[in-house]
Amino acid sequence: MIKSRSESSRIRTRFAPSPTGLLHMGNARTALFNYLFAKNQGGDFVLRIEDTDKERSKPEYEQDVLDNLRWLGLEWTEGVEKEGFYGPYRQSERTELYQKYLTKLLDEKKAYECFCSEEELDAQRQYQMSIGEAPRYSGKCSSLSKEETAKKKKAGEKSVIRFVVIPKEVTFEDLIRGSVTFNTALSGDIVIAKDLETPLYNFSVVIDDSEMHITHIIRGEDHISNTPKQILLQEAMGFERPIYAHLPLVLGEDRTKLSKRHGDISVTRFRDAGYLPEALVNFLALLGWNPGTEEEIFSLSALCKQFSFEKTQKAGAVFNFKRLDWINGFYLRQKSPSTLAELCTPFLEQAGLVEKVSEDIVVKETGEKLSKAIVEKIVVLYQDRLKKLSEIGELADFFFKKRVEYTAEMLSWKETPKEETKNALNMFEEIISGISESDWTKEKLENVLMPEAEKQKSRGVVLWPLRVALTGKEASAGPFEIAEILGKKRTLEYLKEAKEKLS
RNA sequence: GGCCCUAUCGUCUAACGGUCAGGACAGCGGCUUUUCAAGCCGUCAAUCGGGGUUCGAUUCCCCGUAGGGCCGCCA
Repeated sequence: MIKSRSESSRIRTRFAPSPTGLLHMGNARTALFNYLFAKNQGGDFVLRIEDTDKERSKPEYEQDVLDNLRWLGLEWTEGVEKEGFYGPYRQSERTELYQKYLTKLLDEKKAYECFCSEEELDAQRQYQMSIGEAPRYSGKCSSLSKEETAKKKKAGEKSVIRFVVIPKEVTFEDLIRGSVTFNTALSGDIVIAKDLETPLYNFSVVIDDSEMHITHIIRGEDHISNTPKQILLQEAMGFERPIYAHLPLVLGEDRTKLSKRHGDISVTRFRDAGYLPEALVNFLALLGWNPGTEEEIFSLSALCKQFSFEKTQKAGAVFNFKRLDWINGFYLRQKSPSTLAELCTPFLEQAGLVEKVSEDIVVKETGEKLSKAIVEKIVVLYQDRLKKLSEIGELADFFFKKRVEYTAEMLSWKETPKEETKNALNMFEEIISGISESDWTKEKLENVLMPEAEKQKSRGVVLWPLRVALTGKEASAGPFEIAEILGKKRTLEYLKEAKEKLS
């Protein structure tokens, strides 16, 4: 399961989320950078679920992390082996290990049991802050004798386990920030476990990073002040110190740490809105890293080849939705018709326009079965206009509806009088009627209709009402290609309907 | 309040002592065009302030200032 130290001189990174919410963009970026660095170095990328908080950890959140990591293409390369593949490591399954070290620290008097109440500690913190001191634990229970401790426990007094923080200067080298120094005297003895079965973050993380032979700890900048505490813990247990890299934070528009209050920023939400994994990866990579060239488009494998911490930013980066849209649109435009059709289908279903009946795509309103070719033609029409897949429904709904809704006013191009619009429609109807079903192509339609349109003051006089008649919209793809897909019968029906609206 | 981190166009960023401070997104304008896009072209827009060091600072140092992060029996 876990490789021994001798065979693991290679680079190992880890992503260690707590399953207390949906995987969000900030965490996804941390996972990505861990993955990129590991791959770049030919190393391993370990996934560890930090579910020591029994109340807040939920299996569905863990599932969300796993699903989205896979969806993004960030497959972890190691974990608990299960039926041929790797599940993630879970801290909840490693309690014995933590207990072993906890007992050891207690025995060596590097940790002690503390009976102070939360209220008591709260009041102390408040007071210290009010007089401008760093809030820290007084060390009150550190001097308790063995007998006193035993007595209190016997009396049923609640206790936690504190680690004796040695006051000193701790300096570590950060791959992104260089040398960082903290004075641990400013922090009191920290709580490392609620009890022998319930370790807390700062403690379990140190054990696991050592046990799993993690060589590089790549995490958000919000962990920078946890680092000296973890280093002290490493020293107390005789562990090797890993190399640190603290990533700049992903920020919201207001330049504060990206969180729920900036809206739903879960990966799942972006996935549901029709963003492509390659777009998200590309976008996230450029949030804090740059290639040093003017290239903007990177596949995951290209990122793996080029990634380095030298090109990593120190300052936080605002999550820019418009830029994400642009990148997503770019990737959408690269898709083949059949891939695009496959990608769009779930979104057409979601919009209530079609249904999948076994392998067939069926129009919900009419029950008509759609050929693969037709679906492809439809989505290709909107390929250039799509920023995200979820937009396809609204853009192309008229293909799947019996009747499109619009007002008579919409039919007229600019200031064109009603009569003129009606005449134009009449003229088109007449010409179109003469085209045979077998000739019904956008080229044919354009060839016969365009010359007539040219005779008008402006082509818009006829082309505009044609579009509105067919789509019910003021903005759409070209009317000839739409008419081709709609077919002769429906096209004529829609024209007739438009004329009725005008009279 | 204490500690730590950070600072180039609105946003993401390039320039590792010498550039007209470059690119991209967004914005704006144009071309194309029946519309909306896409595409192409153009345009607006930045080195937080003050001291040093240096022939020369966006770049190195110091001091301010501003922003952020952390100060949990969460992670």
